[in-house]
Amino acid sequence: MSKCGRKKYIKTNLRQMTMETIESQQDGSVTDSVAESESAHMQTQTGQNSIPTLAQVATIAETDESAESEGVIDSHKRREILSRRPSYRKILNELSSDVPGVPKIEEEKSEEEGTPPNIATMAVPTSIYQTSTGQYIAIAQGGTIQISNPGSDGVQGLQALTMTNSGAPPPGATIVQYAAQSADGTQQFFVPGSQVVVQDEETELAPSHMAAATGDMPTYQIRAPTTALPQGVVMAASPGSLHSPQQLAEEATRKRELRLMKNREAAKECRRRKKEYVKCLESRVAVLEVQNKKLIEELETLKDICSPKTD
DNA sequence: CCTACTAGTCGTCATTTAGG
DNA sequence: CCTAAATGACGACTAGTAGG
Repeated sequence: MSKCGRKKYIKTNLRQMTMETIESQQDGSVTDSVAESESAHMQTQTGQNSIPTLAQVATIAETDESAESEGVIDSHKRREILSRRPSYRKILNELSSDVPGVPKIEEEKSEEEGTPPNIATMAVPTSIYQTSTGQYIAIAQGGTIQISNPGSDGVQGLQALTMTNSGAPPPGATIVQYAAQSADGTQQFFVPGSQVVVQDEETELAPSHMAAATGDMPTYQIRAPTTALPQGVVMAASPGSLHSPQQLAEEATRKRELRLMKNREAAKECRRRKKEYVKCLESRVAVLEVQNKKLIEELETLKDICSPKTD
């Protein structure tokens, strides 16, 4: 197994181990499982002496009982071994419903559900950008893009635009065509009026430390569109209007680009949730450790009180 | 300075899950 | 049942670090 593969394998174990720990905690065996979780976590983080999961233990016992047999298992077999758990969000939310004090991973739709569609009150934008022409672009959660003209005071009077990938647009909504990446590697949004909103390369391509220095805020410009449409964007091309194999190929490419972009974003979001989940588990371990320590001390105190002195 | 190693991040593919 | 979203797994890449 490659180094990389081994690392990922260990990471996968972490989740299974923590879940087993939680399940055993919920059975009532708090003391040992917390300690095991702690040690398992520490060992996992250092990347040494990783503890196999129950399923893996069974498989290892079947194949060859040595620890080195872990390296023999190929990736395909591992996929069969590793049974899928429910999503992090689901696990955490179930946890939080059982245990007070465990924060829930918030659903992305929480704000949208609160406000009916086509309502006068605007969604709270998560990011506001000012273009070189003085226009304001607000990107709200849920993919809504809002553009205000200069002169309109601040975010007031923003025109809500609906991105084409965020479900069926409400009646009368303005459609914004957007592309994941143009040929020069920038993000582009096509807005009415033959203009293109382009994410700056400086922020797009800047290393993470530079992005952090600028507050992690990407900048956008409104430009006139380049001569040709960027790769992966077909403006208002319905499937029925495609004739030539080349058009079909372009359509397939566009769909693929879109799918990859969505999956890319989904992967980012998933990793973010996973981090949150792990943090939550770690804080829970800390709390339970303190609790456990207190209980042990209390037990010792009670023992001292109850047991008569023999001398 | 170079090299090897580790840890972290990202994009992609394959698969599972959830919802219509 | 179908499709989009979620997620596990993997490889590639980079940054930091220790040792020679």
